[in-house]
Amino acid sequence: MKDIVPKPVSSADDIVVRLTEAVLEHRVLPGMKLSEDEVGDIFGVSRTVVRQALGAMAHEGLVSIERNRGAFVSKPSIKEAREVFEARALLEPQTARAAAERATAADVELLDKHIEQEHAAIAEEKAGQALKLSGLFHVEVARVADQGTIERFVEQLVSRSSLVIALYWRRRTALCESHAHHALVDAFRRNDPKSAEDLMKGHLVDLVSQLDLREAPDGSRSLRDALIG
Amino acid sequence: MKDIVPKPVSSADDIVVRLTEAVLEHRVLPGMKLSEDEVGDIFGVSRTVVRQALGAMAHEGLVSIERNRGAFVSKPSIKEAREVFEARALLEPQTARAAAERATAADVELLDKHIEQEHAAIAEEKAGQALKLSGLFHVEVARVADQGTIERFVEQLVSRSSLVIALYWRRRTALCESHAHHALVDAFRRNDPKSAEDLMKGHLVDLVSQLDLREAPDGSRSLRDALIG
DNA sequence: TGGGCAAAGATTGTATACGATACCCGTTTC
DNA sequence: GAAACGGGTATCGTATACAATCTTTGCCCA
Repeated sequence: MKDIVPKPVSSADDIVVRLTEAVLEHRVLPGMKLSEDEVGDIFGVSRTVVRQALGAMAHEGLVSIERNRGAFVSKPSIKEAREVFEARALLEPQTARAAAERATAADVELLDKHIEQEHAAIAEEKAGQALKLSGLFHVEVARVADQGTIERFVEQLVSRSSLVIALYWRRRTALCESHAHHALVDAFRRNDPKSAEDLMKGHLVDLVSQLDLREAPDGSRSLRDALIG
Repeated sequence: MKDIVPKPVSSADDIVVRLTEAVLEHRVLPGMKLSEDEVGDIFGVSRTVVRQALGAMAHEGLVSIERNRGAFVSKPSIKEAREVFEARALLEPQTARAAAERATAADVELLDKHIEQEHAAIAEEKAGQALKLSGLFHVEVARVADQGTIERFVEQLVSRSSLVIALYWRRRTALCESHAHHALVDAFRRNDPKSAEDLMKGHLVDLVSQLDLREAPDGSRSLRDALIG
């Protein structure tokens, strides 16, 4: 098991990871065009591999590919935004329950460190990174629950949630205070499944309540999109 | 086996659909190699588009791509098999409930027709097609619930369930009797959410109970796989 | 006789080339 | 003057070519 490193150039997965990070940190925003040539130049690879990466991200719902027009960072509609959080509401509370049942001391310690990082990011005013870490916390919960399939679903939903937040977040100032995450980890520490489930359910409700998913007065939004887009 | 169909063009999505159908109908079985050249010859396209298709199916979990070795139809482990049905247990009952709340007469009629097709396939001894339709029914339920995001998840889970069934089904003779589906549609017809949720939950439990997900005596299975594979 | 090694063959990974389509913008016409 | 038309440019879709890696098979040696 050698060849640990000297990857001369980035591979498709590498590009997916780096582009996804950029989206999660709101460094690239919904609607932005991802030109194949441009991305290829940036990462030093040919369009072939860029296409693979963009195709993969399209399957994750992070980018939309329009035939003969190119790839764009997805702009979830209000309906899609609701669907994302409804799916999360189905998956995550039960997953948190399972995580609370299985969580070991090592798991809890890792989650504690994760929350620490979140705090650090907030303290450093790195809003983007804080947001990314905040989402990743939910993925970590699924990992603790030892549910790989659900973990990938949550990963996808969290990523798309980041897009939703970019589009529909109410107040830019208030960051997702990680108090809820702390309470969840405490439930894990006590191996308290019921609390974990309830806490996660409430946390998700809180998240949605901070979004503005009211239907725009029909045409207002679509007109604006058309003019801006 | 040369170009059966002189299809002038065939896009990646087309290949995905046709390959996925083949998997769902158990015409291609887990572990089968999907050579890029071979698939390309069959569908009359170059490897470029075949690669896109295989990549997409890899994201769905239907094929596994091993670097420099190629693409194979996935062979879900027992753990993965359990995870798939645990995910379904989280998503589908609530989705059936939502479907029962929203189902219109047109929806019910469509589902009735779908079940009719299932019966026809069974009557014609087309086991593969029956299995495919049986899985598709669950996707239709998500569609009725008007939950696009969950629908895609269910689609993925149903596809992977087909792989699981191919590997771990107990008795080859007994097909998933669509009685359960009929009862579900009846609940939809009555707009009875509670029943729909319970019926779906029970249906999924029944499905799992017909699988043999007992851990093989560690090595027995892997050895057999090695010998057969 | 069995195991290790090496060269040949096959298959995948990536890059590049060419054709097709959409967009931009200047011109024309009503 | 505004809208419609058409050519030029840029970008995407697909095919092909070449390089890298793995697998196989035959040979050699212990």
